[in-house]
Amino acid sequence: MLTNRQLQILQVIVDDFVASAQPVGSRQISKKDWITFSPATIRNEMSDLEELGFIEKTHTSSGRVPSEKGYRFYVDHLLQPASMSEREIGLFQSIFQNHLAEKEQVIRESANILSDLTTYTTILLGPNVGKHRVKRFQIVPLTDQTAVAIIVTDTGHVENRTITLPQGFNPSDIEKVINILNDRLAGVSLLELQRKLELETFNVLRQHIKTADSFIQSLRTIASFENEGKLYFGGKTNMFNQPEFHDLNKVRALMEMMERESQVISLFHPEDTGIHIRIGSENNHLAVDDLSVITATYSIGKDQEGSIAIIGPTRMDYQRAVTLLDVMRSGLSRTLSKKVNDGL
Amino acid sequence: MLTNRQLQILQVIVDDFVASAQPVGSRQISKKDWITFSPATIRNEMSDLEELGFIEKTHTSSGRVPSEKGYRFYVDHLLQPASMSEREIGLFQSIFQNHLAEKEQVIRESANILSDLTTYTTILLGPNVGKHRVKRFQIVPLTDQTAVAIIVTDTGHVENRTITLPQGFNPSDIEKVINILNDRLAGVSLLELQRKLELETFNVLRQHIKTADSFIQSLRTIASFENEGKLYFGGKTNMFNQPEFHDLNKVRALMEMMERESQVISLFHPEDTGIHIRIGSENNHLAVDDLSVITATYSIGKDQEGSIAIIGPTRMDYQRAVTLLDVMRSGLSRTLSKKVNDGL
DNA sequence: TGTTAGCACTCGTTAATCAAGAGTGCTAAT
DNA sequence: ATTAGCACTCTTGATTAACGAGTGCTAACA
Repeated sequence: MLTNRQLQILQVIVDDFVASAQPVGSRQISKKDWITFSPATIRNEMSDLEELGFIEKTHTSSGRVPSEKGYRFYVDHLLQPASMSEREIGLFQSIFQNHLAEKEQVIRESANILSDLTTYTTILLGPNVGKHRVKRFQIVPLTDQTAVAIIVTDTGHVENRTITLPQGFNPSDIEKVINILNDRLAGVSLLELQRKLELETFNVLRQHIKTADSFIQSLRTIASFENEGKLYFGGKTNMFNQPEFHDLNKVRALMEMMERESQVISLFHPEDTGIHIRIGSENNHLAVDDLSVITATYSIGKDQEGSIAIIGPTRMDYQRAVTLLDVMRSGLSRTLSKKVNDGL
Repeated sequence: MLTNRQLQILQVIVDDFVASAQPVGSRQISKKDWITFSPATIRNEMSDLEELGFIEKTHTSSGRVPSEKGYRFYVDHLLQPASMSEREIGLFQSIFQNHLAEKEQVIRESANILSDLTTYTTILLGPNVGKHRVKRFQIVPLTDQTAVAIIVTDTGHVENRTITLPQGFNPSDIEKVINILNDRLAGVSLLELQRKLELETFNVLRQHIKTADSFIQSLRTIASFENEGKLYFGGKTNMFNQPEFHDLNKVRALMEMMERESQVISLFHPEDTGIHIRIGSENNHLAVDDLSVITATYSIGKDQEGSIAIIGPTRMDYQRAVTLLDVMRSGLSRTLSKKVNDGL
């Protein structure tokens, strides 16, 4: 167990290093006026802290820098909630007060504000559409051979796909198909849709429509949409401000990672609904090896869920980031849920 | 007017500098076996070319580098079409041969392949939806107070928006509205839609529906969608490979520019349908001050149009880029138009 | 026994110096 | 008109030296 004095020193090291990005030396620590012991004592303690793995030197005679273990300890034991400034509260309100009509707009704006306030990069994962339920099928013919198939969900989400119609498919056939689909599939979640189509609905279609088979293939395509929610980025270029990203290769690795949707999604951990901090290699992801990712989930209504992530250097202001993320999370949940209840 | 010898020298300077990113010296030029005169002669000619503004020195005793004027002259007078390798042709075919069903997928894939082949960044601007014509209106009620309004165009494009319904709006009202809208607006282009609604349709609605006014406001929102086509990027991080982008600030400026949709769109020049090259400051855009942008338009069917841009350093392989862009442009036009004619 | 002052030592950073190499411009010879 | 020769310029990379920040250790101190 760490002594009280060691805790104090570790805290100063993390705080100072977070603020300055410079290794922290014993003299610098001793200057804090609530630190009552001398640099020499601090050096001894730091030596111990280093042995315990909480801090490291960048070279033999440098000041100390928190290790991953040090950050981990810090966020687990030393982190206290921060307060927000007037200005910050105002900015949050600006998105959570009514006037933004569209849900998507609120989410987009949230990502921007959160990245502005933290100076880190933020990613919002929109609600997964898998749980949405089919409200209505619609097929709108375009030409003799083509039509647009549309699925509207109970949440107001719309999926659409252009499909080809079989030779000789006439309006009454379309009518029939629409009726069958709406009869059979209303209320089915998008996740179940594919299975339900294959196991039940296609058979019914075959019974009623001569040319069902070639049509079924088209329908398959519309049931196979992206399952994951949409990604919204804020402050993609914020990382350029961080001194640790003055290295071209790091910037590059990060940018490339952000271009790959699947990799970005793997940063989220939706199993866990609380606020979750992954430090450096805890992310199991080379490109974010010296980055920390803080995630949280927000909810819309009772069964839609999305996630928020703040990505910053491991030398990140965890206190501030966690506070802002938490406010954003609850604000978003409240605002978007309200929109749903108001029926928007 | 430039002498033949000067033309030869300018060509070598551009070609060599494009290939190596190093200033080109007189000795290096004289080594080309089709160059028959000595380094000293070349030095004299270079001195003249410099005076004329086609090339510049990076410092007093360095080799020469093409100036913007030099590049301009090069692309205007010295550029010849290049041939493509087997591999390149194959890659193009892989996207233009059938199997990619969705137009959007073809476009997305095109951006990627073009950026892979050029090693530059490419941007595809999807067709502007303004010319699409309304095929069908649809309103799907979600709750008592909300519904999804959907517009399907003759091209299969779908716009949708969640709207609020007035108190006491019943299914027969919705039916009536749908009929009125479809009667009045079928065939109207999306560009005209807003005006048409305001000037004619709203009045008709008011005559038939008691609570039309509060409903009209909702309809306004759906008619006000993005007018510009969607942007698809390829190889956003390719610029990291270019030696001129080893400078953090340049990378940063470029990345930030690409995050701003309006700035990206301003790089296109859709007035002109040919292939268009803007070199460095010709772009009138600080962030791309030492970049060149090559644009072209492709067409889908008879009145949809989109644009393609290749963005690279001014020291860019114009010959190759122009060739690839041209092939891509015609291939895309052909492929997407075919999809339209096939009714897809 | 825990704390602290003092000091030698290490290492990174910066600036200064130097040599090598590439390229030019000019002059004089062809 | 062309070219060989040469002095001069400027960049690049390596080497060196001075400086400063910080440590670890020892010995003195409370």
